[in-house]
Amino acid sequence: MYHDIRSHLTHLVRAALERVFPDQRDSDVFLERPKLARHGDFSCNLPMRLSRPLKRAPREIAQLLAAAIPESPFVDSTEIAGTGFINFYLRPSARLEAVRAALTKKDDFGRSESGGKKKLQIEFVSANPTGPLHVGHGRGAVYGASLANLMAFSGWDVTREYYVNDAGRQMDILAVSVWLRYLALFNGGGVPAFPTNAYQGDYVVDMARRLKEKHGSEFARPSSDVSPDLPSLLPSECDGEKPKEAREALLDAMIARAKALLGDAWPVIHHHVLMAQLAECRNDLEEFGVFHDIWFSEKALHDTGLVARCVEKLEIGGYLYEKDGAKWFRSTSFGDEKDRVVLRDNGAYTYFASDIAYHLNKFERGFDRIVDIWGADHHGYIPRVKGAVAALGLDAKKLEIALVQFAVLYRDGKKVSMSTRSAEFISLRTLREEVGNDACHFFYVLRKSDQHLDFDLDLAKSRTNENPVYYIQYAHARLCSVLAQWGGEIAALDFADLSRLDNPLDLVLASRLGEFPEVVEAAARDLAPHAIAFYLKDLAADFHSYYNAERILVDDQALKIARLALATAVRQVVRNGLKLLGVSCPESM
RNA sequence: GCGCCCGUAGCUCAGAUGGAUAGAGUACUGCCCUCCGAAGGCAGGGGUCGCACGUUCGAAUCGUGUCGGGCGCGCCA
Repeated sequence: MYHDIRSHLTHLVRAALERVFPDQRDSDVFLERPKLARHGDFSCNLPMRLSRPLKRAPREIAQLLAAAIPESPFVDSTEIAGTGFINFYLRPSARLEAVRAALTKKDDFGRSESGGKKKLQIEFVSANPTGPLHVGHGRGAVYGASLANLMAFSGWDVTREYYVNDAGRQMDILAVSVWLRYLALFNGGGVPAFPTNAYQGDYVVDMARRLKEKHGSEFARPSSDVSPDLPSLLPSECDGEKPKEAREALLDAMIARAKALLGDAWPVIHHHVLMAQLAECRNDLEEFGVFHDIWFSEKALHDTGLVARCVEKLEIGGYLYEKDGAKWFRSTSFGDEKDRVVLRDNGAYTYFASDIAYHLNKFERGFDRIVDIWGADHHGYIPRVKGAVAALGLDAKKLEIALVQFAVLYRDGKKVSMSTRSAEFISLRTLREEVGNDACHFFYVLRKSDQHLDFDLDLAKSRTNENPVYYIQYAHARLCSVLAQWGGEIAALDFADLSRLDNPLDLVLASRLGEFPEVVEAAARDLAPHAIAFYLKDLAADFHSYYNAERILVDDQALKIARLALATAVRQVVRNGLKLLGVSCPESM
């Protein structure tokens, strides 16, 4: 396989280096794959790097090194080129190794043990369960899911986790929103005003209906009791002073009023709403092909007292101080721009406090590596979380934060605004139904995660368009079609004489297959599943090109079997790659 | 104002540890189905890698500055 050949060549160069320039034996020897075919299969720039310390011309060094490189059964020839590269040309048999490997390893071709079965946790999506997942969450979901597949394929023992923010004010706002919609379902006594900053979507009304179906009028209260002494919630009344703060205060007053009026019934509504949203969310993700092993409750962190213990631990460590009646974490000691409150003056822990506890819990569960996938708008949060982790005496290097930039929707060439609280947003479900899961996955993963994503709805929605996912799936369908027409047993291809694959296009395709393990390895190293998508595009292009230039089902039996073996190997790699991305491989389309 | 991310072809984007003539897709132009699937292939035009300095044998890549865009700077979650 190519990976092995690379280390083999590295070894050869190193041997030559020791022989010719023993003083430089500690230099890094790096072999890269040239972008241009005429520069060989592998290229080494060591001569140029040695030019300075040796005070000799690169080409001269290259001559000496190249002459000292031992013979190899894999190398056809070497050459000195450009300003001092040593280029290696492999024998066809070496390039065809990948075809054999793909045929024998099948689903495991590309799999590696570089993760060493160490425990890796990937936390992703973790959206507040306060409404349908939208297009922005979709990107995090696909990134997390494909990254998890990629890391598992690279030998990590992966746990996929969703952190449920079930303890905060947002859930209260949703609960009160549902309750108000619920009240509106009862005709008597008029309807209380519905705050503009409560959750507006139709799903809130749906939950209210289900609440009524299940509990009847149990939670009904006279409208006159709900908001008589609260100032009007119409925004026009608030203009003039500070509308936003005033409206938020009114919402809080509304929540307090609801809790007072409902008493023990409030937690029932709260729980009903949470469960409904969580089920909705899980269902939504599973239909999308995105799964989590663990749904971790923020509330549980409070209930088990871990948040309190965590704050205590920081206090004992001397990382906290009191100011204005609140307890502050000295995050500036860890590079943050300001200190952060963990315990408010009203006695409530901040979200930050439970997040610290959550990370402590992650470490206590014994993960060797933890990857948090966050929306890029949370980047300012990194120093304080890493700081808290360090303050707790944990190894902050085990924690990595992968930021996912926003997806911006475009329709008719114009931006579509997105806000969870506004009724006007595109849900992930809507997008999936219109675009299809496959195109959706592929579109999301076709960009580097830390790059802004322009999601063109019109483009993604049109099914017969130039969407690249079809390009790759089409290659797969073509391969299936050819193999079906042949009709033989795939196992028979194990005896194919691959040396018959001797024209340049055969070898280009074989070389491409050989890259796959390296691409997987690099993608895992960089936490970059998009690299798989780009590779698959290249592979599909090579195949389509091959298909147009060469016939697979030829009369020459031995050649036909060899080409079918190549085709099967290509199909295998397409499958392995698309599987990592969560995209299906239709046999016809 | 401070911090993080980004600026590569008309458009959308790839380009680890600095390497050879900077690549795809799309759009545009012209070709290729009596032939395994034309959702395909082949060929062509299209670039000062935002700009300026610097580091060096060599810079899209590293450093400084600058211009432009996105995001973040709560005792919210």
